Amino acid sequence: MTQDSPSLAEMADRFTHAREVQSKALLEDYVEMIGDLIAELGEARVADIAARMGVAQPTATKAISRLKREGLATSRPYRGVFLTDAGAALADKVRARHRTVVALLMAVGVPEEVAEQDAEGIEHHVSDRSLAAFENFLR
Amino acid sequence: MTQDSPSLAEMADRFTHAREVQSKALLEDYVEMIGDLIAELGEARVADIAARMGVAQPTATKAISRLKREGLATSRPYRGVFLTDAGAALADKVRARHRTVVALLMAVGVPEEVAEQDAEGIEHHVSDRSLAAFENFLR
DNA sequence: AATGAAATTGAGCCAAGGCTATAAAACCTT
DNA sequence: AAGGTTTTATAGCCTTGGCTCAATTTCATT
Repeated sequence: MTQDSPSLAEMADRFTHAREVQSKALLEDYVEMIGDLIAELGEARVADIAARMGVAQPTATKAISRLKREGLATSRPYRGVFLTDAGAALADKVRARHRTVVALLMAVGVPEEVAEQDAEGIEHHVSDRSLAAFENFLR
Repeated sequence: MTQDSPSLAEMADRFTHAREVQSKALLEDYVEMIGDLIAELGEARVADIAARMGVAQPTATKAISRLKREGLATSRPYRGVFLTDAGAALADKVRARHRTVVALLMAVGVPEEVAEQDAEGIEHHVSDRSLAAFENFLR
């Protein structure tokens, strides 16, 4: 048989957890993208960040100030955006997880295009334990 | 080799798409839960919905009015909440997808507890095409 | 060096999704 | 049938994450 049906508190916790994950997802995306831009172009400009995220420039500016508040990035007015050590570490982790999720999806038969698309949303909800299982499965 | 690197527009579209999916996720969760409650208890009361979602009761009320606005549910004041045909169909689809996602995670080695937890967030981002691939893989 | 273009920021708006506190309706139970 | 308890609803507030429009700063070009 499978398992006891979850208690009320357990059900609620699952949703609460999913909501918490969601609130971090956007920060993760921005940090990863800023890392990419610095690697590719040597700097991360607000305009480039906004274009790649598919949002208006002021939206990107606002997100960047959240990153700064969280200690993930720094920036000086009218200059580029930079990652703190914490930000760079997060970017690496997010990038690696993204690759693993795409690889797993493809390994179970999802076409690359679709895998990339779905991974963008899925990755944030993949816990460390699931990620470890994915890596093991891929080996 | 893998593929061309995605164009700027394609990258932006992925994020835009993930945002759209996210905006529907909460509605999906509520609809599924209301369906569960009706199946289990014969009715879906606001208090039960709130408790299971892990949310204050006025928050659930507000979400339900969104469901009504979207044509997924109906309710009369101080009475229970009911699903429209569209709502019931969505609930079925969401429930089936949830089960498939959990099954896939377990099939690649994720422990059941973790699979249930992660699936709660992941499921909303699994497209029809990925879902079909999952079902195929599980067979 | 001045000026026009481009990039960035700031102000102010909106909807979603949380919350608490309070009012109102429905329900039991005597 | 009255009164107290429970359930729902309403009001009002907060944060996040979008947007537009306008002001500012920087950059590039003449």
